Amino acid sequence: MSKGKFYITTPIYYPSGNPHIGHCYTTVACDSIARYKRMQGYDVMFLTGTDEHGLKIEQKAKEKNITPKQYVDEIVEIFKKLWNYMNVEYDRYIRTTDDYHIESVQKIFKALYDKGYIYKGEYSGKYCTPCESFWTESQLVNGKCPECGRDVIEAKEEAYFFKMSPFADRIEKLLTETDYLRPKTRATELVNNFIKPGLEDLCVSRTSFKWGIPVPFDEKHVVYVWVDALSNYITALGYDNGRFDDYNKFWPADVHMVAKDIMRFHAIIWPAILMALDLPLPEHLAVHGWITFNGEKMSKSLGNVVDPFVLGERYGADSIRYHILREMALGSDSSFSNEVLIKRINADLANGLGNLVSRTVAMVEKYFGGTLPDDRQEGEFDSELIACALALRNKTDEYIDKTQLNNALAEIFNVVSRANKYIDETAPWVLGKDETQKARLASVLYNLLDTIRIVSTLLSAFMPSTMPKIWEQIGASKECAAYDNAGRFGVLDKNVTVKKGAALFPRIDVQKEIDELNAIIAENAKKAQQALKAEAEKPAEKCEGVALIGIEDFAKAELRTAKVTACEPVKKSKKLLKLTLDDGIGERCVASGIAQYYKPEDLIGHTVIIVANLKPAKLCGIESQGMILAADCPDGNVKVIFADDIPQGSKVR
RNA sequence: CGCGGAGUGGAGCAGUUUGGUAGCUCGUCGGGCUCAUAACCCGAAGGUCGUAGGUUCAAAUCCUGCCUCCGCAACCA
Repeated sequence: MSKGKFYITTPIYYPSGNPHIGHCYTTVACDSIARYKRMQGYDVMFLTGTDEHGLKIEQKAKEKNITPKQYVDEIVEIFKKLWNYMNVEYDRYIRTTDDYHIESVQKIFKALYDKGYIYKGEYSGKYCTPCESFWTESQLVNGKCPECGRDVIEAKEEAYFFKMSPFADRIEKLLTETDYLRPKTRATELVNNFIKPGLEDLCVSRTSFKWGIPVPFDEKHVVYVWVDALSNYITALGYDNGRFDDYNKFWPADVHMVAKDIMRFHAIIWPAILMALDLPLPEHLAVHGWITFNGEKMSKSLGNVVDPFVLGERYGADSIRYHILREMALGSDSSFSNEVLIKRINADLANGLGNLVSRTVAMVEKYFGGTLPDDRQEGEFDSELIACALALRNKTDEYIDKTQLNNALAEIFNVVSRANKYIDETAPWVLGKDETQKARLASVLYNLLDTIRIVSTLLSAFMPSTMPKIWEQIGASKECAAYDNAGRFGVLDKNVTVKKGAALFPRIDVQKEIDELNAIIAENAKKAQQALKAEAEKPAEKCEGVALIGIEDFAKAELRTAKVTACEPVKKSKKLLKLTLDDGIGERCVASGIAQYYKPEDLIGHTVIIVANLKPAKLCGIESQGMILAADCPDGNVKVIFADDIPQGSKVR
């Protein structure tokens, strides 16, 4: 009976906050594919989980005064609750804090070390002492720590590195010559950005935080995210641990599905680790875009994060699943808005499918008292409808195998439309008035019921809770609604009995719902603003306690006023403005990351305060000699401090 | 010149590989129908396919230049 195995994974999510609709996107898609494959008779393993280590979790827990484990335990519960709510049927849930995973990761790390792919080196970067964190140049905000806003220093720490370069050629081939990456259009981008310039060795351990898996032969270090998180795909199958025993059965994975932001890790780093371990590579990496909200990126600070629980409560989990899956095209972003969501539910689910079931069942009851008679008479239009329904399963199969769920759904709903049209063509209400046409009428209604059977069977992978309701209404037994029967016509009993039920997808009042949802969003945005404000006030207190400086430290900074004589945007950058300043002594150039807040003409002629003795730095090819003072406002705005009535060159202290 | 992608009726998208009738969903307007959740079906209007040139009997499609937007490099599903 089994057609073989099928292994599909979501990423393991980082539980630094509650799950939102974006998490649903990946998970629901994987769930639908997993369900479809199970229905087809594959032995399916569907894995999801959470990536629970790292600095950020450690810090969040500290803020709440609980242990990191307590912190993630709470959030993991919410994730699981959401998957349950969305009818996500995963086979296994991995937490990187699980014992068996930790055991495996330590063995993997050791194995890579023994093979010579991991070596001890030095990691250097910008370090914020109070936060005990390293930051990359790009993470810095105005050259300062993005967490607390304090200065960072050039620092080094001992770290283990993973050699990437031996795998560059194989990875390039994997990306450009195989069907691994979907969509493939991104392969060029990856190759040009990362492989051609030379793959840099990857830092795979940290000493700057403790919340992680200890490096087995060097307890000072914890394993950094790459080896820890990515290897979940094999440790969850029991690779190098005794907890599970199906690695040989399921590996390599058939599909890893990820959002575009973590594509690089799965397209380059993960294959490299597998190559180093001499393991087979996964078949496909399906990359999807983000859900944007009204065209904007969803963001907690904007308060436009869509809470899946709220939507599910209003419209039902299946409707949300449908909308997400129908909109999702591999690779590109899909815009989410309340309006599009509601219109889609109305058009496809209420008007299309729901109404088709409703009118068909109603007619069987009205004209035959709920049970179809024996006599049949074929007629015009039948063959076209039947051909259409019969062709559907193969089309859907193909799209599922290409991980193009949106197209699969489009095909299915074409058949729904075709069936609605068939009702118009055959006009059963006319047949119903003519006693001599009873046999014809029975054929028409039967064809409709059996078409609905095929459609709902295939849809049951996507909308698992509603389809059984349809089967109940059209009198389809569980056996009738099996996948094998979706490729046949005439499966329902000849004398099938239907049973009208409640509307499957009640039609939604568009205006009313949008108004209500907008009210919720506005409320959230307000809360987000307040939270942001509170957040902005916090570090100020912290600084008092932690990092008092003496007057002599302050005196090291030479602040002076300077007049902006010229200003222009920096071509290659979105953020930078190049200012030419007269500081009373001479002219200097300063680059400042305020392009999003100020236009050049807003600054020319004004006097600003500069840190005059700041070490010059090169930004986007410009030598910046100093920096200008600006305030980060709680509302996220940035305001330059003007000192227009002070003569240029004045010292500030 | 850091790398890549995209510009197609009002909105969102397909079509470009392999040149040959511009297509889909939603919206708008008109008609039909009355089985159905004011749902369904049919029809119409609406496009110089970003722009300027080139190749060709023929260009949304191939080539070149330019304009605009977006992404990556460089946080977050």
